[in-house]
Amino acid sequence: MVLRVYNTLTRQKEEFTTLVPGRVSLYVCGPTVYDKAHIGHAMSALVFDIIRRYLEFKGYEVRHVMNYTDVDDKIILRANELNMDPFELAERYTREYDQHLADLNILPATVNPRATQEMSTIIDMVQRLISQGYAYNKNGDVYFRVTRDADYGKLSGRRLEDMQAGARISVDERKEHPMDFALWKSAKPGEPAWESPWGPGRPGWHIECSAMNLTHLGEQIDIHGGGNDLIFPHHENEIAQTESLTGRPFARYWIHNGMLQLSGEKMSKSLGNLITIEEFLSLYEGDVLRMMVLNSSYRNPLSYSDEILAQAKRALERLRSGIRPALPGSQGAPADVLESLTSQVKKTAQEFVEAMDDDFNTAGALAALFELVRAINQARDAGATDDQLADARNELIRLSGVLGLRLQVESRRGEQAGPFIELLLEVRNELRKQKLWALSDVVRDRLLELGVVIEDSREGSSWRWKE
RNA sequence: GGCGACGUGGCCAAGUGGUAAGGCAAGGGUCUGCAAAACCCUGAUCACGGGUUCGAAUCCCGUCGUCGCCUCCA
Repeated sequence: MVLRVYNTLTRQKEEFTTLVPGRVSLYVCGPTVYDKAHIGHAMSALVFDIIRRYLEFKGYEVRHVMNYTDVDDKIILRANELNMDPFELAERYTREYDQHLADLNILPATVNPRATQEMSTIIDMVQRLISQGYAYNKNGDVYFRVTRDADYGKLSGRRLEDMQAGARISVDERKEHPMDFALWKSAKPGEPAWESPWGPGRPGWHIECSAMNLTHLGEQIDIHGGGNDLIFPHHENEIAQTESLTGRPFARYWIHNGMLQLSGEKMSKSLGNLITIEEFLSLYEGDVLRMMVLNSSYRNPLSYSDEILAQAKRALERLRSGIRPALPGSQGAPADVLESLTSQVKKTAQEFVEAMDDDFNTAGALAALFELVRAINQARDAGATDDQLADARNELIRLSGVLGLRLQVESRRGEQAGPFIELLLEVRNELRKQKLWALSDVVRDRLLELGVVIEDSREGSSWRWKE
C-alpha cells in the first residue's frame, strides 16, 4: 500500500517517498514560549503526533524535530511586564509545554532545539546570505531581499505585486522592499543580545527554523509541518532563506493543519477566545481531545464546543467498550459468530490502513475501528469467552495505539481497590438473591459516585472504572 | 482588494464519476427486579442555480454563506 500525502506546495495529494529509503526527516514548528499554550497548539501537536506514529507504523524510522522559539519580541515584552528575566520566562513555559505534550500522550520529538542554542548557525547563515546578495545590513538590522528570490511566494501562492496592492504593509524606511523581512534585529539597551558581525542583536523569527533544520536534519528534509497560519509568511520565508543558500528544494512535503475554532473564530491569544491546555486537562483526559482531532480531517478547521466535546467523550467510551471482558458465565460463542469476528479483524486492519494511507484519513480509520468494536460486542453478547475475544481485542488495542489512543485506563486508579470492590459485589449478590433491591441499589449508586460502574446480567454482575 | 479552503441527516464526519461509511443525539425493540451497558431496527440525494456525461455529492461555470492568510500566531 502506498501512502499519499497532501502537499501544500503543489496543492495536491502525492505519493509519499523519502530522501533516504526507510527514513523520514520531520520538522514541526513549535510554539513561542511566552505564555500558556492553548488547545489549538495541542491540536497541531496531536496532528503531527498521529502522522509520526503512522509513519512509524508503516515501518519508517522517523527523525522528528520540534523547536521552541525562546527568544523574540513577545517574550521580551511579556518579561518586562512581569519584571522577569526573559530567559527564565521562556524556560518556564518550555517546561510547561513539555509536560503538556507528555500528558497528551504525544511522543517526545527526537530533538527539541531552541533558538538560543543555534546562534552560531544562524549568524553563519545570515552572513552567507549577505555575501551572496540575498540580504543586506541596515545599521545593525539585517533584512532578506525578497526581490532577489525569483520564486518567492510559491508556497502560499502569492506574488509580490498582489501583496502590495490593497494590503496594509507598514512603511519601514530601512527596508528596500516592503516585503523584505528581518533576519537579524539589533538590540535595544537591556534586551537580550548576541554578538554578531552587525552588532549585538537577536535573530528574526524565520531564520531560526532554517538554521535548526540545517543543523538537525540537513539541507533537504522530507516533511515540514505546522499550522496553516504559518504558511505565510513564516514558511514562505524559511523556503526563501534556505533555498537561496542551498540552491536545492528544501522540504519535499509541506503539511499544514487547520485551525481550531471557538465560537466560529480561530482560537488565538489576540481574540482572547481560548482554552488553555491546562484548563482542558484539568477537566478531561487528553484522549478526549485526541478523539476530537481524529474524528475530523486535519486540514480542515475544527470547531470546539461542548457538544463536540461530549461526542468525543462518548465515542472514546464506545471504543473502549470493545476491550471489556467476557460476560460472566460465558460458555463460548457459536462458530459462525466467531468466524465473522475473525473476518472483521482482517477487514478492519485493511480498511484502517487504506484510510490512513489516504492522507491520514483518521475519521475513516476510526470508522473501521468502530466496526470492529461492534463485532467484538456482538461476539461477547453471543457468549464468547475471553480467549475467543483476545485476538480481536488485541488488534483493536494495537490499531488504536497507532492513533495514539490508550484504551486500557483501569490502572490509573489504585489497583488495590479491586479486592474490596469484589467483596462488595459478593455481598450485593447476596442481597439481590434475597430480592433486597433497595439495599442493592444503594450499593450500586454509591459505588457509581466513587467511579465504579456495576452492570448486572443474568449470570452475575461485573464492574469497571467509570471513564 | 488579493490568495486559499470549506458548505453531506438534529450535531460531528467519511466518501471526489455509478444511485450516500462511522460516531454522537433521538425514537422503537431485545435483555433486566430496576438501572446501566451491549445488541437489533428506524432517518439525509449531499448550500443554491446552470452545464458536461448514459450516469455527479463527486467534473466545469455562476450565486450565496462560513473560515483562514495577506501584521505576531499551531
